[in-house]
This record gives sequence, C-alpha cells and structure tokens, in this order.
Amino acid sequence: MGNTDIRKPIQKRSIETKEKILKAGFELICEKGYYNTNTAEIAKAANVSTGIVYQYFKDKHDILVESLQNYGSSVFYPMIKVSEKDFAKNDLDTILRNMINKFIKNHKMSHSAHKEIMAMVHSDDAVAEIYHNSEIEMTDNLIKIFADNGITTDHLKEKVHVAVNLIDDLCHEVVYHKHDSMDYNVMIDVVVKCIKDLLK
Amino acid sequence: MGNTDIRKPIQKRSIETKEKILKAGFELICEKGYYNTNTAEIAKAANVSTGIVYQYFKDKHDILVESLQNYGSSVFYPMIKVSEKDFAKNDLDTILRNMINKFIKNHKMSHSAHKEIMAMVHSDDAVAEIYHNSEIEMTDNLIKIFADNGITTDHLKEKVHVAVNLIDDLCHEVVYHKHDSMDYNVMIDVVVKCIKDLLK
Amino acid sequence: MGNTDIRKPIQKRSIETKEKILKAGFELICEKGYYNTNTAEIAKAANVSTGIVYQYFKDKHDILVESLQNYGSSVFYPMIKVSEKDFAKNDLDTILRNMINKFIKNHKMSHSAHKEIMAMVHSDDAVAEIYHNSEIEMTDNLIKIFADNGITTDHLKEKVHVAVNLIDDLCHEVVYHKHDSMDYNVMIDVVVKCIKDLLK
Amino acid sequence: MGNTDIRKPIQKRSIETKEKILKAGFELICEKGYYNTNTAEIAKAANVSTGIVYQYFKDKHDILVESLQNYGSSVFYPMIKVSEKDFAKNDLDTILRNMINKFIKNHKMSHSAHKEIMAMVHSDDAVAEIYHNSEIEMTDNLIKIFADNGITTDHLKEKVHVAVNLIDDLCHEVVYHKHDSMDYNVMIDVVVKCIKDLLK
DNA sequence: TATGAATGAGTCTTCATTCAT
DNA sequence: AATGAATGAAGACTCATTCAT
Repeated sequence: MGNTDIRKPIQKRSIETKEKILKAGFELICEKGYYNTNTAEIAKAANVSTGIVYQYFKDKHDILVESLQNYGSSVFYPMIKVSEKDFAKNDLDTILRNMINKFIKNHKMSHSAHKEIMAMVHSDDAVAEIYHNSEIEMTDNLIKIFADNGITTDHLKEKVHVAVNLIDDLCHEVVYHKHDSMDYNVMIDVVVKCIKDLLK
Repeated sequence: MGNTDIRKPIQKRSIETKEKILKAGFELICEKGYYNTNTAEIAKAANVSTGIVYQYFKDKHDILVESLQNYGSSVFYPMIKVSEKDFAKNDLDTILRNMINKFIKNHKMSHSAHKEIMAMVHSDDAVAEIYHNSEIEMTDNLIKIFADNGITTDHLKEKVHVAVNLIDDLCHEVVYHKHDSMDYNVMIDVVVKCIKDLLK
Repeated sequence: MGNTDIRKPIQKRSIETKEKILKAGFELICEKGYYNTNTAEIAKAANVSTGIVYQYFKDKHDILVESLQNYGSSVFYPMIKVSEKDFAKNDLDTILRNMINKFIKNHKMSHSAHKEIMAMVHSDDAVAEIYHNSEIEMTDNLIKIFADNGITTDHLKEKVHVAVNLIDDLCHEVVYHKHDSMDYNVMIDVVVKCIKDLLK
Repeated sequence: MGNTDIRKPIQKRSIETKEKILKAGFELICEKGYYNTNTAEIAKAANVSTGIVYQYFKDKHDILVESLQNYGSSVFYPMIKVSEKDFAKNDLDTILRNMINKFIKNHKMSHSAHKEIMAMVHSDDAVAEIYHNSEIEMTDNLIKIFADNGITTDHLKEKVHVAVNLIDDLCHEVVYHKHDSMDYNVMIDVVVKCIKDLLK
C-alpha cells in the first residue's frame, strides 16, 4: 500500500513549503469556501507542485484543519486585546464600546472569510473543535482581565461567555445588516447596558 | 441550450412527486450536508428517477432552497409558540424557561440538521436570506406577544432580537456542549435574568 | 414488446397534428440544428404533447427525414422558377442573372436553415438522398426549360448540373462572404460567362 | 469556478499525450461524427484517462477545433500539389486531369471523414473558419502556380476560385455517385473544358 | 387519440489523489 | 524534496423514449 506517512518538516526549506501551502489554502478557502477550492489551485497559489501537497498533508481536509489552527483565530476572534492601560484610563462602558468597534471593524474586513469559516464550524467536527477552543481561550483571557480589574461577581465564566456571545451576535447584525427595521445604535446601547448589568 | 423550463406541478400526482423530492432532499441534506449529498441519492430516497428531479428543480441548489422554504423553519426556529395561556398562568421567568427548554429539546432532536443548515446559512446567500426572514418572523411574533401582555419598554424590537440571540446561543451551548468547564444551569439563570432586565 | 406501429393519419384532425409536428420540427432544426433540438421542444412548439410525437414518428430522426421531404426543397433549391415568359422576353445572360439573384436572395433569407440542413446532408444518408433527389429534380426542370427554348447542345444533363453547382457555389460565396479579397461582382460575371460558354 | 487553465504541453511526454488525444479524436469524429463520439471513447482510443483530456482541451468542442487545425487540411483539400515539373512536361488539360484524379482518389480514401467534417463546416462557425482558411490557402497556391506558368488573365483570383469549386463539386459527384443517370466521364470533360476556357 | 409524468442510460466535466521521473 | 502528468471514480444534468391515465 505504499507507506504514505506525512512528512514532518524539519529543514527550514520544507517548513517554508508547508507554510506556503497552509497560507494559500487558508486564503483560498476563506475567499471561496472549502468545497469550491481545489487542491490544484492551492498548490498553484502556494507556488508548489500538486504532488508535494500530499507529502505535508494527509488530504485536503487536513489542509483546512491545520490552516485553521494556524490562522483561524484571526477570523474567529479578531481579536479583543484589551490592554491593562485601557482599564486604567476608561470605565467599563467605554471599554465595551471599544471592544465592539474593534470586533465590527475586523468582521467587516474579513467578511467572506468569516462566512466560509463559520460554515465549516457548523458542518465539520474538527473545525468546530478548533473554533470552540479559540472561543474558550478568548473567554479565559477576558475573565482574567476582568478579574484583574476589580470586577468581582460570581459565575464570571458563564457571564463572560454570554457577554462574548452578545457582542458576537451584535457584530453579525451590524456587519451583515440583514434587518432593515433595526436601529443599530440602539442595539449597541442595549447590548452594552446588558453586559454592564451582567458584570455588576 | 435546451429550453428546459421547470414544471409547475398542477396534477395531484406531480405535486406529490415534487414533494417527495423536496422531503427526501431536505432530509439527506440535513443528515449529510449539501455537498455530501448527490442528486442520485435524493432521487432514490424519493423513489423517483434522476431525470424527474430536473423537471421540478432547476438544479441541485434549487432543491436546497425550496426545501428550506418548505421545511426550514422547523430547523431554524423549532419553534417558540408561546401561547396566550402561558402568559395568563405564568410569570415572565417561567415563560422564558419554558421557551428555553422547548428550544433546547428541539435542537437536540435535529442536531445534525441544524448543523448542516447553519453551515449553509453562512456560505450560501439564498439560504442566508431564508434564514433571516425566518428570524425576523419569529422576532415579530415575540414582539407582538410581549406587547399584548403588558410588556412596555422602548426599543422593544432591538431588545427582543438580542433576547432571541441570547436564547439561541445558550441553546447551542447546551446542545453542543463544547465547554466542559461551563455550568449550564448557571448559564440558564444568567440568561433568564439578563432577558428579564432587558425587558423591564 | 408492445406493437408500436406508427400511425398513418387518416382523419383530418390527426393529419393536422402530424403536420404541426413536422413544421415545428423543421423550423427548430433549421434554426438550431438537429442535435441541439430536442423532441420536447418540438412537441411544445407544435402545441402537442411529447407522447403523441411517437405515434406519428418512429423516432426523432424520422421527424428530420419526413420534414425534409415536406419542406426541404425550399431550403435545398429555393428555387429557380424560370418561367416561359422569362425566356420570351430576355436573353440567356439576363435569365442567368435573374436566377442568381433569386438564389442569393433566398439563401440570405434562410441562412441558418441552409447551414443546418447542409450539415445533415453531409453526415446523414437519408438526408443526403432527399437532397440529391431534389437536386436531380431541379436539374431535370432546367434541362427541360433550356431544351424548350432552343438550347441544343450535347450532354445537356451534365452541363446543366455543372451550371447548377456553379450557381450554388457562387451563391455560398456571396452569402457567407468569407473571402474578403474576392470581388463578387467579378465573380458573378465569371460564372455567367462560364455557363454561357457551357451551354453554347 | 475552478481555475482549470489549459495546460500548454512543454515536456516531451505531455506533447505526445496531447497529440495522441488529438489524433484519436480526429479519427473517431471523422468516422462516427462529432455528436456520436464521446470523450470517454476518445480517451480510450488515445490510451489515456478521461481526466487528462481536460488538461489539454477546454472541452469536447476544443478537441474538434484543434484536431481540424492539425489534420483537417488532409480532409479539406487532400491536396493539389501541382509540381513545377508537371507544368514543364504537360499541357493544361493534362494538369487539370491529374488534379482531378488526385482529388477523387483522396476523397474516396477518406469518404466518411470528409462527410463528417463537411457537416461540421456547415453547422459550426469555428470549423467553418478553419475550412475557409484552408480554402483560401489552396486557392492562393494555385494562383501562384498558374501565374508562374504563364497563365495571364485578369481576375485570376476569382477564376481560380470558381475552378476549385468546379473540381470540388465534380469530385463529390463522382465519389458519392448519387445521380445514376449522369455520365461522369462526360462530366469530367465538361469541367476540364470549362476551366480551360476560364483561364484562357 | 392525447397527455405529460416518469424513466434511466448516457454525457460532459471535475478533482482528490497517485506515480513516474 | 519536488515536479506535474496521469488516473478514474464520481457527480450534475440531459433527453429520447415509454407508460399510466
């Protein structure tokens, strides 16, 4: 059956090759979707031959998974880096609004990427797992930041999670703008107040 | 080329045929996903020939779209029917918990269906539109119910939308159960309180 | 095996049905070609059901053959009707030029029809036979006319045939206009002189 | 969708593959006609897989077009190579008869090829163009030969074109032999005389 | 006679994967 | 390590023809 083990790249050159494939794969999949991207395209975009792909990856799906592990977080949570300084200078209301704005800006930038990746999250277990890990990571981050800044409430974990969901949904609402009758400024206010109550 | 117009079924027999295809298509797509279901399978499951499929549907994608229009709502919002009686008998807290439980139960029933359909929502514009229409419809329903039952608050539309998202996310959390460290009973309490504050 | 004999229409109504199919088939085939026309289209254009087609015709090819037998001559030789009066009034030169002009005009009118039918002449034996019969018929016609009008030369049959070919080719040249560097007025003069020499 | 660019074969191996496909395609199309030949057959006859066909050709039609560009001239004008020596040794009458015989012999050899290809000339624009280019090329050839050999007449271009048509038609007549009542030896004489008069 | 729904083999085309070099 | 030519199974879609009504 031919011993087709996947190469673990050690040399610098082959590490680069693998990464080129990963990056090209990620970009194409984000742009056009997993099912509408073929391996030949990925190889071409990565400037390598079609054959070599299968020395670094088990199959096409493997490219998806690994590329999400490498680059996915930028799409999943594009990314709340709330610095300590933010907290020093601002109140919670301002901090939340900063977060929301960053979130929205990022979503707008990677509109199609986000769509395509979220699609896979729903249908592909491996992708779902990566996504959820990234979600947890971010939640934990936030918890730590909140805790470090004097927010003391029980069930912080659950509350932060709910807060993140709120922001995420809000963000979708604003970016995809599907509901004409909705007033987004109002909605932002509603969400901010909601989170503030939550963390109180 | 060929002027293959799509038949609008009139006779009883052909209405039935179309519906068989629709139903079989919906079920298979829910179960295995759109890209992993082929037209031959759909035809076979519907107990018809492959050819007839293309007399009722323009192409495979058309089956997806029409089947979602017919059966999708059961997956999208499976479904909050808060009866007037509920309101007469119960307080908001109970009502919300009833809603949440119904939601969760339904999601559990159609686990894979929901996953596959939500995947398409993110990658397919036609599907996204159907989904969002269904979302609006449900939101409008709820608004009416709340209004009818003495809940008077400004920006009801936006608040209800946020509430629905909260329930939806909560539900995903519980059903897909990805975060081991999360206490779902707590989370339900958090969400219920959050919504109650929102609508106050 | 089901005795699927083809109906010979006797009643007036069924004669009409058959003719509707024939005419629709002929027109569509002329317009789009035999291989790009399907039986459903023909039935629809004829305002009959798809099923009925197979009660009047053995198969699709049969429609082609019969429709050519009925309507083909208009395309094959669209048509040199040199009246006796023409001869009384004019000299051979004028007569030939009249013929050529009529020919060209007709070809221009049924450009695509002619193309499609000639295609079949080359690949389909049944069609080829119909075409050649029609060719002979016209040649015989012309021979008679020439003979009746005092043109006496040996091998009239062969000469007329050559003359007809000359006119036909000339006509293609002018209608399809593929050779930019060719002067068509000159070419007409050349052909007319050629035929006159031939018949002298 | 898929960015399936057509490969321009560079390596010796792939040049050979492309040519095998071209040749097999040409032969099958000549034998059975374009519409009655499928890509699987072509691949099989070429001893390659079906997939590779689409790396060298955009689609089935592309095989037709390219194979005609490569091999078509042998069918279109199978081919009047009137050498200088012919002219030195013979008079025009003999030269013409040599040409005619060569023509007829060639047509007889590739009977079905000629039929099928001429069919496409009439229904397919791309094929028609190739054919007409080949026609022009041959006409130009002949003009040069005649001019080089002291034939001086005005409108040589048009006259040669008419002469070529005459030979072509004659040839069809003889090869396909549809008109039983025609004497072909006479017809050849008629045509030869006709051309001689033309070029005088 | 007529309808039009249904059949299913057949066709083109794509693409993940393998293999010779 | 790398190339890119080759494979061939699989899939969407068509259409001449048949059949139940």
